[in-house]
Amino acid sequence: MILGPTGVGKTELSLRVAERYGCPIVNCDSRQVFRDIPIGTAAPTAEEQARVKHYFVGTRALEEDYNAGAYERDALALLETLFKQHKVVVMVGGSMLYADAVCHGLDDLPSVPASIREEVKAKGGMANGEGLRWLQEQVQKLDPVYWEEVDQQNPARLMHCVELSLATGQPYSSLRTHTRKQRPFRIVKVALDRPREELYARIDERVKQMMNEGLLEEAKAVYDKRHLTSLQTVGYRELFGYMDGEYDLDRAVELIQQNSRHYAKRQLTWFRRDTEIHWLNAKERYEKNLDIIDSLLCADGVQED
RNA sequence: GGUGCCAUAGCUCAGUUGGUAGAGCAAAGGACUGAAAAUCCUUGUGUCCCUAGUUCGAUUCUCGGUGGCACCA
Repeated sequence: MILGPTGVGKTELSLRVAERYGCPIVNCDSRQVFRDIPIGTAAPTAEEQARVKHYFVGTRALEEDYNAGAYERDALALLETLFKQHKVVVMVGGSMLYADAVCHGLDDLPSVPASIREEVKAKGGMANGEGLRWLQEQVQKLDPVYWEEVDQQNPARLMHCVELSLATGQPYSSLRTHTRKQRPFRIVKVALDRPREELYARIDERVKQMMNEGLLEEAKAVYDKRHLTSLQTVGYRELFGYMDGEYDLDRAVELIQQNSRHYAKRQLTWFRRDTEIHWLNAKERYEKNLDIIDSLLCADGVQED
């Protein structure tokens, strides 16, 4: 599994690793799975996909309600098939929760009926802090245990708890098992990093490139769908704001760069906490990092069969 | 050349009726089991442009300088 913040250089490393082992690449990016937004999500290009067989790139319609749970199921099913033919499979991406879903699994939660989802969204989304207050009251009432441990200011967290508690009739916290699922394969995690300044400079540069490649046109083409979850994505939201006349194009580009940097920072915070990760220097020669990965794969625990 | 206004945190600015200062943004750190490229939390000392003066004490008042802006010639 190759992890790392956006813009570090995961794609090229993943291609080289896959070429070395003659294996396919499974994408672990919550936005590259969607069709119609390849530029803004920096999805592997046609040339890159010609070098190595990729899975989960551009396979879902923007309208699909895709999430980490669905990804866990899809990825496990795919990996089961792939491991019949390959000893090693490369997974790359920066979506932290998706990666964790594959490595440790999420709890099996029921799906929430649309009626409940809409009601919670409507009441929880009320303006002037009213929505937040309602959510806080609901969680205190429906799941006092969770209330003590949640981030009480975070509407997204509270909303999820309320939805599930209402849907199941049980407190959300009682549905959580706090156990890690076992996987029928060994996982080796590496993450790429490079000096912060350099990372940010690369991000800024990549955003400019995306604009040159036609990001604005891509965003215009999906403008009508801007309220979909799949388009709550850096690069598109900012351009939608520009199209709505909130600011000019230069400002939109600045915002995309800034929000990409924020995103990279959040990714690093998450990855730093993961003690299973072996950190690689993105400035190193590919050969060196490939050798490190090779030794990690061959380390004790690999069965020659 | 003259007159007026401005000069405070990386940026935009607020403020101190004279007791060395604070917001937003940026930045940094963190949380996070189905929206996760999402969502949320924490963190604000800087020659208050420079020199001299008044004063117990000046970033705050006064003189001069420098830079910027505006208007007049």
